[in-house]
Amino acid sequence: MTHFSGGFLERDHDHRRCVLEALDGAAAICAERGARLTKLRRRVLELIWSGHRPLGAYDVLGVLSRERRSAAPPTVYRALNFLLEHGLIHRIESLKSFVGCAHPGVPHAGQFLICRDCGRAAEINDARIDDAITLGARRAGFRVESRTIEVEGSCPHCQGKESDGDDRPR
Amino acid sequence: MTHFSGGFLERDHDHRRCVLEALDGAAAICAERGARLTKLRRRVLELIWSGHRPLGAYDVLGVLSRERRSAAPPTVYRALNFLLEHGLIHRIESLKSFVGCAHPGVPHAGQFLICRDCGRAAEINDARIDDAITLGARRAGFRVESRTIEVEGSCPHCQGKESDGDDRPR
DNA sequence: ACACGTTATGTTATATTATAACATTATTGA
DNA sequence: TCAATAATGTTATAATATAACATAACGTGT
Repeated sequence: MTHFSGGFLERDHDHRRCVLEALDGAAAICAERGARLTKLRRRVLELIWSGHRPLGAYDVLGVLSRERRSAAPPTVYRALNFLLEHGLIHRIESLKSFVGCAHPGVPHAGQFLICRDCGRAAEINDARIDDAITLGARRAGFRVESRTIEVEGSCPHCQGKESDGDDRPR
Repeated sequence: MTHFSGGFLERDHDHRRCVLEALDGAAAICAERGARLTKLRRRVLELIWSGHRPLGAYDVLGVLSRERRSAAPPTVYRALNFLLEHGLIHRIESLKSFVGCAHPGVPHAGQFLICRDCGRAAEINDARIDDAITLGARRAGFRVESRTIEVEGSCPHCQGKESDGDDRPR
């Protein structure tokens, strides 16, 4: 379990800890399942966790290709697919990018708050949202199998700064 | 207003009526706003409405290019962007595709139920879902600007058929 | 340690989705 | 009708993602 429960962390939180916990957690989950968290997959997971900001596959590739000259798109997509299958990362559809899972090992639909100013994403897990969706779907006679919930707006840190000039890395 | 309120329509509903109402509604909205629903845009909207199934840009292009030899990707994307800007269609992120808006003219976030068996999508508009999200976001100090809600599962028509062999067009 | 089957990675090519940039045509409104 | 604006045509390319097959690494039973 990570040391936070949901929502946006402070800008100055100890991020190394996030990364280490994510990597250790992933290792534990993979060990338990007999899945192989290879160096490559571990490194990709680490890159995804380099910030709380969703990263595109080609962003990952950009970094990776400086480290191993064999890196190519399939290298990255295969690692990402492995991580997705094991619930270690989520894909943010609306950004075509990937972010570390805050609650790996526990089956769940990710619910994401994505800041338009700073690009950071927070995973929340609000049972009331799931319930409302399940009920809404049931009203239409629909049986839910998976959910995509991605909310854009502005995070607590970016509100009040009245976004002149943003915070995003380029 | 369309003649249905949300959810999956019967397979044998009068679909021409859906299309005609969508086109007429779009014309009315554009007229009101001084926006130009050109023949091309109207045709693209009609194609999107050809089913209650989200259609990819290149699906639209495939049909369009048999009708006008000048059709190219920008032709389609420009029309789609116009239709999106005016709230006449929605983009389904998880499918990279586009579907007619069931409630054009009324600002709203689309909430979609997407059937994995038959590929049809239904737009619902459940205030409880919006409320749950707004509340969940507020708990994290997040100000919501837009929502992406896409639920996959099986629609009433496909349940009970125990999907051996599916229903999708290829 | 060895051989074997399996899984992961390397490598090349290509598919799919989307936009940039500039030319031409159509429409609007003075 | 002229000029300004908006829409479409056209060519090229960017960005995201997968197919297909070759090689290497790993894990297991002996």
